[in-house]
This record gives sequence, structure tokens and C-alpha cells, in this order.
Amino acid sequence: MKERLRDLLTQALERLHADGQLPEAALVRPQVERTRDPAHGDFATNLALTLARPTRRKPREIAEALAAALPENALVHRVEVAGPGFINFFLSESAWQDAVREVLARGTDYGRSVQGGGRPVQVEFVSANPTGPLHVGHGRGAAYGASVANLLEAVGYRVHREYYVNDAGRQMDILAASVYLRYLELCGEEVPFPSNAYQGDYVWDIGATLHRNHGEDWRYPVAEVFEGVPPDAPEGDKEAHIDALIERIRTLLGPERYREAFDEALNAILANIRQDLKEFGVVYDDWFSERSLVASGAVERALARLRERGHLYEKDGAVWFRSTAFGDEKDRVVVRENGQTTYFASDIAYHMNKLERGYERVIDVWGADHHGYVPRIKAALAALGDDPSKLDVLLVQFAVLYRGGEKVQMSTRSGEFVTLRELRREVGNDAARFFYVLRKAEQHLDFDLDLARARTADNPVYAIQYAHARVCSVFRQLQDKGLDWDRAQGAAHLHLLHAPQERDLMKALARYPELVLEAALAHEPHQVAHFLRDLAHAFHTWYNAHQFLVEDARLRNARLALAEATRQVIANGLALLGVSAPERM
RNA sequence: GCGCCCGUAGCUCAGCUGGAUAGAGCGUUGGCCUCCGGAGCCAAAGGUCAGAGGUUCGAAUCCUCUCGGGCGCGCCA
Repeated sequence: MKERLRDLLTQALERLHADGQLPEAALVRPQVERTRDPAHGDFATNLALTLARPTRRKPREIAEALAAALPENALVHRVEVAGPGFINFFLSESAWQDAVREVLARGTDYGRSVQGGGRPVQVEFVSANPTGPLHVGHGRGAAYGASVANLLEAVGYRVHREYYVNDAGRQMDILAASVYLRYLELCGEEVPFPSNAYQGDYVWDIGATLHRNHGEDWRYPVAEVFEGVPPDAPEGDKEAHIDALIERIRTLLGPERYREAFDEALNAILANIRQDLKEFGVVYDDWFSERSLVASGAVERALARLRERGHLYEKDGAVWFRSTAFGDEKDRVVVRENGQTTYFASDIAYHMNKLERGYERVIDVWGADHHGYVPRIKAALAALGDDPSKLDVLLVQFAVLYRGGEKVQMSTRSGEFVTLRELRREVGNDAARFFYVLRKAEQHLDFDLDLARARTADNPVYAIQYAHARVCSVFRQLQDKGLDWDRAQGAAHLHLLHAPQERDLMKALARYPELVLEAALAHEPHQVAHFLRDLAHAFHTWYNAHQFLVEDARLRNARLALAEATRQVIANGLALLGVSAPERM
């Protein structure tokens, strides 16, 4: 609808230009926006105000000329010039009825567009280290990333969803060591468990699997395992302690058994994460392994390319990337003194790989605590000779849970965090998905568990799903009464609906496609959530004010058409957010 | 100390690339209602958009500074 008004304005501009009333410079792309105040019509443009300066004419004068030059159109009921020089558009009733007909005609496609032109976009999200179950922080990244991906797809991009699996780093070695130590304990050894090792119960479970598969075959006396290992904190350095311990375990077990322990841990946890996300309605096209990146030589290749271009140097036995040359605060190590490449080196290779795969746009969804990482990864892309602006890093702030008005305490240190699975069990997948995207990503999220669980109107998810179920119920009632809905007759008699609630509802439905486009381009699923809440409210208001199943068939069919269109838009919007649209509740 | 994000109604938050008298939900107050499916409906009160400068026809929105909150500043991931 905005587009059509924009076209009319462009025609008016061209007409005035042809008449010599406006200079070449005035041929701009007009901006059309929805008005806040109904007294200002439905849409307005500030075109005349923006043209005042280049043409050195009074805005109101330009506005009058433009209004006069606008071509006739059935969409527009009335045009007026107001305020300092706004042009206000009052649309005709039929414009809104058209929107309802369009919803019915397009069904699940309503709101989708081809703006993206099929261009490939890669969206990477969650990518939590497979060292433990997903917690509620990851959940927000999952819900947000999945919704952003859905939105981009809906507006015509070819979206590739990806999870980057950090299966090669030091943290994984720490996990493998943790698992082995738990195994030893199950063998009856008394193990001084390192402060830096993974504490969660799941580590026991994986240790138990090893014990089940290998009995005591892998057992070594604790004294031997800890032989030559420097002391743990607080007396010693916990990092040196765990690193030495990993080396001892690796030596004792030998490469094959060590690898088996490592993979057992990795696979168990990854399977858990996959299952968790799948149940959460989050699916990926690819689980991209860091190990495969190393194995394929991509890391070496990325470093070689940086070296060739003169962006690497050696200092203190390590290899550094001169990221300061590309706006970073300090230079970064890519190969440690001990010869191991850093996580950052893998990440450079991964992002190089993404761009090599031909994505014009690459989106990373990260927790906000990683924001300091953005400049160095962009620096790396620039240093490789790529365009860093192809990468968009979307930062998601933390979620804080509230139960009974009290903040739910969480601490990663002791393993006392709330897992995503626990949250899903408590409030359900739908409420979790919805609440996670209810706030814009860069806003801290206060997650009210009681509200999310409530089956009352103040719970927005419930109110929206309820509106959907209510329409379905009306149609069931219709059948019970032995009546049919004549779709065509309904669509043809929408002009019978002129109650203010009906007009508001039609306007809301008409706005949906614009909203989806905006939300997609701005990566803001919260706009969809807010829209749906308002739409459901508008629907309930209408429902309470009017009977649908009336005697007059034409009126009944028209009302049912509007109800069905509302149901369709609610279903479409919820689908974008990964929330179900139940037919009964 | 430096960097990033945030600060809007009692609470939780919207406010589109700067636009007209700053909005929603919940809560509060006052009326009304009880009908397809149960969340009722209508109205009112409630704001120094953290504060101070600046940019301009116009600033919650852009720039600078101050205050307050969160996060980050490893040869960790």
C-alpha cells in the first residue's frame, strides 16, 4: 500500500518536473509513512518539507502543487495538505477490504515477499561450545536467530542456518579430562577434582558410559595421573594445572583411547544440544565442525593468506595478527607459544570460508558479552582482502528469569544454571519462543516465568493463540448449526462491515506485509510479536462487540471472511516466531 | 582507566532511514455488562523521554559532555 502511494507521488513529481515547476533535483524517492494520529489520515508524506530547501520554495506551496498533480486512484479517498507541509492520504474503505481479500487469496503466503531476490544469506546462531547443556542464555540466541532467519526467508532471501561446533579447542580437552576424572572416581579412585574442570552432572553420566564400555581397563592410579602436574589454585595456577593434567591423561591413554573419551563426551553433549533445539523448533541446514576446518587445512590457509599480505608477525614466540592496522584496539595472537592455534585463528578461517561460499551477507548472532570480539573479526576479514561490511554481528543481551517477583539466581561457575530444557518444561516451547523475542535483542530481558505460564489474557502468547483458537471454534460452531461459509460471497460483501472494530482490524491486516519486511530488514522479530499482540487485542474487541453467526447470510459470510483472514495472519505471524497456532486450547 | 549496549507512565516495554498533541500491555480509579469459548467493555488519571549543551523548519530519535545500570578489555573459548 505504501508502495502504491509512493508510485503516485513519483508520478506527481514527474508531472511537475515536466511542467517546469520543479527542478531535476526534486526527483527523489518519496517517503511515505503511517500516521500516528487518525486525524492526519492513514498515510502521510513529508516530501514537500524535504524539497523546500533544494527548491528554495515554501513547503506548503510545494505540497499544494503536489497534491493537485496527484493522479486519480481508487485507493485514495481524499488528500489534504496539513501542518507545515505534510500531504495526508485518507484511503477509501475499499482499500482496506482489498487487504482482507488479499489475505484470503494468498493464505500462508500473505506477508511473504520477494524483496530479497533469492540472494543467499547465512545465519549462524547459538554455536554454544559442546561442553554442556544449553542454558537459558543460549535459548534467547536460539529463539532470536531462528526468528531472524525465518523473517529473512519470508522476504525472499535464500537463508542458510548454521551452528558452528567448537569441537577442536582447549575447552573440549578440559571436558574430556573432566569426563576421564569422573570415570576414575567411578572406578573407586579418589580424585582431587580440578577447580577449572567441568562440574555438571552430565559429566558423571558420560564418565559412566566410559565405565560401562571399558570397565576398569582405562584405570590408572590417581598418583600416576597427577604425576608431575603443578598444583591447582589457590596455591598454583589453575590453567597450568589443567593443561598439564590434560597432557598426562593424553599420554597415559594414548591417542586412540584419548580420542574415544573425547568423542564420547562431544557426541553425547552435541546429541543433547541437537535434541534440545529440535524440540524448541530450531533446525539447522548445517552443523559446521571446527575440527573439519582444521583438518581441511583452512586454518593454515587463512594464516598463510594473512602472512602473504604482511599482516602477521612474531613476538615472544607467538604469531600475532596486526589487527590494530584495521581498527582493533590491540594486536591478537593467532598461534600460541606452544604451537597451538587459537580459537581466533579458527574463527578467521571460518569466516573466510563463509565468504568463500559466496554469501553476500553473513549474519552472526552472539551473546552481548562477546561484543569486544567484533572489531577483531572484522579486522581479519579486511586483512584477508574481503569486505567486512558483509558481516553483520547481532548481539543479544542476557535474559534474567523472574519467579514470584524474585530474580532466579544463576551461576555458571558451580554449574547451577537453569538449562533451556528446564525452562521449556516449565513454561512450554511456545511461551519460551515468544517471550524470548518479545524485547528487542539489545534490550536486557526480564523473563517472567509466572506470566509465561499463565493461561490468562495478560499473557500475550496465550491471548494470541486464544484468538486463533477462537476463530477455529466459530467455524466449528458454524458446522454444528449446519451452515457453510461462502467464501466468495463473504469476500464480495466486506463493504457491509463498517463498525470501527472491523475497520481497525482490516487496517491491521493490511499493515502485516509492511511489518514483516521492516522486521526482517532490521532483524527485529519483536516487531512481529508486538504486532500480533495488538492484532489479537483488536480481534477480541471485535469478537466481544459483534455476533458472527447472524441470520443475514451476506453479513455472516463477510464477518467470517474477516475472522478467517485474521486467523490466517495470526497463524502466519506465529509461524515466523516458531510458535504454534492451536485450533483449540 | 578505555570501549560497547541500555536509561521513555507505578511496572514491563514500543516508538520505523529525525516529523505534527510521545504510545501499548499490565497495574490504579470510576462507571457498565454477563451473549459464538472461558481473556469482559467503556472512560479517566498517570511523562522534565536520566541531565546539560549543540545540529535545524522540526530531536525521544543525530553529535558532545555528565550521571546511573549492564557487559567487555587473555598466548580462554
